[in-house]
Amino acid sequence: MVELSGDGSGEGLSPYLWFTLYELLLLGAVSGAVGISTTRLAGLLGCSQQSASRHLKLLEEMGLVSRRLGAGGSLVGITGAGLDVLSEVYFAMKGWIEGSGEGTLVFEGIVFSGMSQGSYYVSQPFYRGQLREKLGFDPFLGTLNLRMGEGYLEQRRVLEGWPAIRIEGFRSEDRAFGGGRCYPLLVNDEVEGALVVADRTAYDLSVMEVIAPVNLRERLGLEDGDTVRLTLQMPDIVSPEADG
Amino acid sequence: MVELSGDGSGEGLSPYLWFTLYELLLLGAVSGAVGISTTRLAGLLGCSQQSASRHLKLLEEMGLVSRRLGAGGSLVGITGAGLDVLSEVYFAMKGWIEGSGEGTLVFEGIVFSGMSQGSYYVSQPFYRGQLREKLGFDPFLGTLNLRMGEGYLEQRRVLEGWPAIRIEGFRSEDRAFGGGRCYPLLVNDEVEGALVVADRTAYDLSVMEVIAPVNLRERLGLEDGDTVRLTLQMPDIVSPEADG
DNA sequence: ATTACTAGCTGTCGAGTAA
DNA sequence: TTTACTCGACAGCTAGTAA
Repeated sequence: MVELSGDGSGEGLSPYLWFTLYELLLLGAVSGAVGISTTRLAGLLGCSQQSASRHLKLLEEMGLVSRRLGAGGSLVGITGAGLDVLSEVYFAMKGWIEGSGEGTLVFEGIVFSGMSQGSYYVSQPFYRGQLREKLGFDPFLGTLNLRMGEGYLEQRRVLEGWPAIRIEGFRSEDRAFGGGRCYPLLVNDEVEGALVVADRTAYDLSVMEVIAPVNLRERLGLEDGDTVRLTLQMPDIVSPEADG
Repeated sequence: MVELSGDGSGEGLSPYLWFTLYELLLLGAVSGAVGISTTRLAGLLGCSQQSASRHLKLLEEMGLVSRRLGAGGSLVGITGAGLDVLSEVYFAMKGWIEGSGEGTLVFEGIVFSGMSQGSYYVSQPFYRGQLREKLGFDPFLGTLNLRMGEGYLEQRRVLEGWPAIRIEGFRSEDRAFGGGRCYPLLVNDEVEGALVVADRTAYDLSVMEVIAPVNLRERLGLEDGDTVRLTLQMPDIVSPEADG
């Protein structure tokens, strides 16, 4: 069984059926129904006509495809539920495949309006000085808040294993400011910035905060709800033994 | 069998095994080997420990994963060949899933330097005037050439079914200039432009030419080899019968 | 030409168990 | 604790064939 995490919409869908659904996707059965005979589908799947027929029947019963049988073939379209089943696999793979270059991680998140405390912290001179010195840019006074998808936690765990740029905390007259760490990155493959992770953060793990030398919302024309891609490259660790 | 088109690198890989490989991907077995016991893997796959063990063994024999057996679990890593098998499915789905909003198509292509004849054609006053009038912008005198991936032909076929903006040909003193059609689009979700398809093109189908009101290479900081995303939205067809 | 049923075969699964 | 073997059970496959 293909265990689809969470809602169980695809509960009990066998791998065989998933691949038949996948083949229908490649035939373009999402942009409206596509005319396909069981014989041709069987050819594409590398199985018998009978199996293709059975698969379609089962997928229809599960509500993952809709069919209109007619002479000379049937019209097959993937339903919303069917697309969900395929999307789930696609998006789960996304971060890993896109970032599969050596030592690269790719995250995608949705822009949202945070509590706007980012600017308060970034503008603290002690933080700001450290950021400028250690990141090589003077941060724009505000952070871009991203809400991350579900399947990113394993990736996040990999990131935790990477060397980070340490930002020290400090104590003002009134209160204590905690430390944190930064990971330099590229926003939408275009603008340099850094992921900021406070040691003690107000947000949960499903949120990422990004700083950059520019106002990212303006520079990239971002609105709440837009998707943003973060590309992180693991820094080369120059071991002391290694010969240059 | 999961029929993987082309090179046959994953020839004969059964759907069951593909999903086991997929589960390993989600565990992060691409960023170095991951420690996992067959019991835990079985839990994630929803199958027995024996099956998980058998799957790993088979995947290893096929060269799709590498293992280092040890006490208290084994270290499993996906090989390059294994990642290819997963990537193939991922990239095949990409265009369809990303563009699965009603009437949306998404293409991704690689920037390359064309024969630079685009500017010659676009600068022809008769073409240029039509483009300005029908597209609503004055095109930059040059085209962005994209080399498309393998699995995009079905999508391209869907696009052929969409209404296009017709560009008429003409005849100068010296020679004849053929007609073509345009499809408005968004480049990298950011800059408006249009796909230009000549009725008789010098390139094969695996190439797309994009025009825009600005120099796309400059505006988006593109170099040869960069990936560019084209988002096309099917125009609403206002049928004469329909009531507004 | 289609789709899909029945019958029999094959391959996959998982409990038991060994190492 | 691991991994992985044997083997009975059965899900999924294909050939033949009907509609």
